[in-house]
Amino acid sequence: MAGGKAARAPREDNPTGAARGEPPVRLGPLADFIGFHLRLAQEASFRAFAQRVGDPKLKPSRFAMLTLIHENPGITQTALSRASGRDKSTLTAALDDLVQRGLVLREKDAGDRRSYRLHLTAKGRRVLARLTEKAREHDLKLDRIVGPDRKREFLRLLARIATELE
Amino acid sequence: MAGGKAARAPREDNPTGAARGEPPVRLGPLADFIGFHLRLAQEASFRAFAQRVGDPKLKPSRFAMLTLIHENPGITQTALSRASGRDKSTLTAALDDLVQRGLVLREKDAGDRRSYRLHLTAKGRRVLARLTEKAREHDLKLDRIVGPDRKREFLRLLARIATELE
DNA sequence: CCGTCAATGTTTGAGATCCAACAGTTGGAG
DNA sequence: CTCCAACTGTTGGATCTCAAACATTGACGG
Repeated sequence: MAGGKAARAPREDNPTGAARGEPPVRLGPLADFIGFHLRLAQEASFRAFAQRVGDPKLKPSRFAMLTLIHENPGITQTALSRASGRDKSTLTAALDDLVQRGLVLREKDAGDRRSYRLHLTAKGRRVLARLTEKAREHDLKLDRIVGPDRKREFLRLLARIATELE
Repeated sequence: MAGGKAARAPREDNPTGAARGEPPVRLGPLADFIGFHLRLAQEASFRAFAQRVGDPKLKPSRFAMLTLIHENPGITQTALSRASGRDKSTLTAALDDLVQRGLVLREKDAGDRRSYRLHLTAKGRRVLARLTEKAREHDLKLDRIVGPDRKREFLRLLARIATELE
């Protein structure tokens, strides 16, 4: 078949395959389902962020964790779990890694010996600053797509979906 | 599950912890990042869908696969991979499962013996019909949150994010 | 024809994620 | 005070996902 576009990006989000010399794929009801597009958009965003940052160990999830710890010094793992939307058991391994790399401090709470209190180290703050810079660039790109005037509305809708969907 | 703790919902997406009797969590820059909210919204949608369907083997990903096969009979795994946004190696296992359960037929392409042609079985069509019904109910809930007048615009933005973010 | 390069689907390895079960800790009801 | 239910973080099992390496097959130039 038309062998034209050989050297292409390793990853394409082109569901219909249109403008690729291939017969377009029909989405059917999927085309109107918010959930389907939500997933594609989220994954595209995830990939773009990861690619911009470079370090394969610092994915959006880690960035969110570092930010939340920075903004809420002494937060417990359970609270961090709720805020970041990850199960607490997922955080155990992720925090092990962040502590191991010297970005996060896990200290026993003297008052409640069940919980840990989380803090950033100096190095953690430096890494976070760099990540935040990258994240800002990344989000700027998203802003351009959404349009600065529509951004607030867009964010509000996403937040409502996350909150009211149970 | 019904007999145990009757108080709290099993899953809460309440990042700030506000109105829960807990000190609210500060999101910092995260509050304005589209990617963060995209992820929370997507995961809430995913969970709500899975819960509505019941069958733990029929997640949104499977639903998308069945729909795409139904809408494009004879589609190859690679094309399905692109359309559904999953790696082809991910589809191998998923299709093994769907074939095993008698929902999908994988037949060798006589013309190109590298590829398979995918079709739904009668049972596959029945299951898909049921799933589509559930998905419609689910999406109706999303529609109510987004607002019917804003839906088109919202879908367009999500699609553009998925397409233009590389 | 034949050799090379591209495409298809599979296998393998790594990582993220969830849930259920668990042990240690806390706090409140008797 | 004692006991039990709730909470904290961890462990183990399962699933989903991607990327890279692979064998098979196809397409095409020489």
